[in-house]
Order: sequence, then C-alpha cells, then structure tokens
Amino acid sequence: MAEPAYTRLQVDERRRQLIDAGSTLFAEYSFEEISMRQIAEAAGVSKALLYHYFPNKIELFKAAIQEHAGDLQRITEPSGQGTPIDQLSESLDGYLAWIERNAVTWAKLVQSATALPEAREVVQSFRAATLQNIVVRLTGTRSPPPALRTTLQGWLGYIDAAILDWVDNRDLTREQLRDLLVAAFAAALLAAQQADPKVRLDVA
Amino acid sequence: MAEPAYTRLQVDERRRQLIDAGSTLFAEYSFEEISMRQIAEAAGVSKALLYHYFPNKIELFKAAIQEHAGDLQRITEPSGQGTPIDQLSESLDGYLAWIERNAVTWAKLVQSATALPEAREVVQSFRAATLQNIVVRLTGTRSPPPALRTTLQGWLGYIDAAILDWVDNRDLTREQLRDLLVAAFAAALLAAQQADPKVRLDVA
DNA sequence: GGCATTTGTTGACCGATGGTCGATAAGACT
DNA sequence: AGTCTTATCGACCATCGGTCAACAAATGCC
Repeated sequence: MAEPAYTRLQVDERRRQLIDAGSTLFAEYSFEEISMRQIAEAAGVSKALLYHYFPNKIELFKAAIQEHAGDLQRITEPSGQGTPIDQLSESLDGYLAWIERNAVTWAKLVQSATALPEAREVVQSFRAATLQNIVVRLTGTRSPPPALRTTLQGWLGYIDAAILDWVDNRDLTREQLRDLLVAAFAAALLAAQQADPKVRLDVA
Repeated sequence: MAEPAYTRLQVDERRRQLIDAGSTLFAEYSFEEISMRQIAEAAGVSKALLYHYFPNKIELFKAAIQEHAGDLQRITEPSGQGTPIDQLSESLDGYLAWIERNAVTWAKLVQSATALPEAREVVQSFRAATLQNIVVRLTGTRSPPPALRTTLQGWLGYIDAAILDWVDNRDLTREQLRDLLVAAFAAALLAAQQADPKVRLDVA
C-alpha cells in the first residue's frame, strides 16, 4: 500500500542519469547560471545525492561537458588524407557544422570555459589534440619555437572570436567562414615565419 | 569625549574612495574572487553603504575598471602620424608596455571580462574605438563587409590569446610580439581579401 | 517467510555570498 | 541650542556550494 519514498538505482545508472541532467542544463546555461540544486531537481533527486556522486560542482561540470567534447572530438577527427591544410579545412568544417547545430551550447561552453581555469583545460586539451597532428606534420617538431607557439595560441583565439562574431551575425556561409579561418591560419604561419626566421614550415 | 561612530563624507568624495578601493582590489583579483564585503571592509565602510552608492556588484565593477580602461585609452591613443600600420604598431606598443607593467591586472581583467557579458562591453567598446580609426583609414568605410568585420573580431581574439601566452611564457621580447601582432593583422586582412573580393584595402 | 546487512538516499545544517530596509546619528543651516 | 537632511549602519533575507549523520530500499541469507 505504501509506495517507496524514493527508488534506488544502480550506481552506474544513477551516475549516467545525473551526468545527462547536467549535460542538458549546461548545454543551455553557463556554469554560474546553473545551481547544484537545479540540477538535482531536474534529475528528481536530492542535492546531497549529487554530492555523493561528484565531489564538487566543477567535477560534475567537467563530466557533463566531456560528453559534448566527445562528440566534437569524433566529428573533427581528420581523415588523414590530403595536405595538412586540407585536413585542417576538413576538421574545421565538421567543427563549424556542429556549432551551427548547437550555437547556444557552444556559446555557453566558451563562456564557462574562459571563466574557469579548470574547465579551460578540458577545452584546450581537446583542441590541442586536433591541432597537434597538423602542427607536427607541418613543422616537423613537437615543441615549436616561441614565436610559432604564440602564433598558434593566437590563432585559436582568432577562431573563437571569429566564430562568436559569426554566431551573432550569421551573415557568412559556413564555407566562407571555414575558408577565412584556413586562410588566416596560413597567413598567421607566414607572419610567424617572417617575424622569426627560426620558424620553418614544410609547406611553402 | 565621545568621538563620532563614523565620519560623514561628501557624496563625491565617498564615491571616489569606493571606486578606488574597488579598482585596487579588482586589479589583483577577478570579479568572482572579490566579495562586496571585502571591498567595503577595505574602504572601512559598511556593505550597505556600498549598495547605497552602486546598485549592484557589476556596476561597481564597471566603474572600477573604467579607471584602468581610461589609462589604456590614453596610452594607446595613436599620434596620427605615419601609415595606418605604423599607427597600429605604435598603439600596440603602448598597449603591450602597459600590460608588461600590469601583467596580473591584465590577466584578471580579461578573465573577468570574458566571463561577464556586461563587462565584455566595456572592454570591447574601448578597443573598438582604437581600432575604428585605423579601419576607417584603411578601408575607407565605417561599416565593413561581413568578412572584414569577422576578420577584425578574430584578430582581436588573436591578440588576447597571443598576449595571454606571452604573459605566461615571457620568451618573446615586447618588440617581437608587437611585430608578430602587426604581421598577423596584415596577414589576416589579406586572408579576408582573398576570401571575399568585396573587401578592398587602401594599402597594398 | 522473516530477518540482518549493505549502501543508495535524504533532510537538516553550515558559513558565505549578493542584496534589501528601517532606524540612527553626523553635520550643516538657522 | 535646536532642527532638518541624508549619509551611514546593523540586522535581516534567500540562495549559493558543500557536509553529515541518520533513514530506508533493495539484496542476500537461512
């Protein structure tokens, strides 16, 4: 007659469910805009339980966005064919297509990531992985000279800012933007080469 | 015999003092790292008084960083002589010199600004002013075509990211970095021109 | 079928935060 | 000396991230 006050789940099940809830909410709101209470509520669970599964908010956040990062990683995986520039263009295309489908999520993700040093690592590390292949093939070295390293970091910032502008205005096609980013990449490398002769590139 | 429990100041005086306190603290810590109570304490004043002068934390923050923004604006004011590229180089030099002297402040400022949409406006608007002159002279137009606008926004992101990398590693001289940024600017414009023929530049 | 054990789950609590409000007292003006 | 304006404060509120001891649902055992 008396129904249970709560249903007990397997650890894996519950964990999955909590990550899903977080992933859904963090896709629409930034880190600070969502409280642990709201996430718990969305999952139909007490806040204390959330803390039983995750030591703190940041860890839950990292686990939640890891989901989206996984999607992105898969999408931007280069096919390994063509010139480095071709591969870059290919990766960027997948990247931009995903953002086109998930504009809000991307905006909130960038917003959260820049604010939280620990979340920045997640984003940076996944981007670095994609970039690394291309850089190694392009420069033949794993640890680039300072001018090149700074240039590449700058280019990553360029991408973020340009995409943010694109999402806000939407007056370029995805292909146009992709070409712009690729051209900016090539141009930035040239600029680095010009500023520091130590920077050598395998592609003219 | 009984000395006053508190001293009463003129509105202007008190406001100045509170902004100074905020400006000092926000120069060393990010928006979230400082509480209103701390600011009030630093000014030797109750928290309620802070709220009497500023409607909320963000407004106080904006007023406080406006100070630093004013410094920067003055420093990066172009002399109006030489080619647009020369002027850009000149502005950037002042900008970088300031950052070299106030590395922590700059880092915390960027961190706060990217996280808070409302604070971003302050930073963006001041940068836009400096950029505007150069763009007008360079392109002859006040409202650039989309590809150019996106490119310029991207370049601003490039600057932030490159400087952040520079501050972290400090393995480039200020002149090297300045040249890198200027070269990247020219290169990015070329890339924009190449991606969209509608982008015309007065300098080859 | 009943009972003990395990552990997933909860409500109540903590200090700190951003923010509000009515009461008070400092100082200027007469 | 007395009055009035208003700059200032202490006390309060909801909410935040986070903690903890106690409860109760499912499971295994006999």
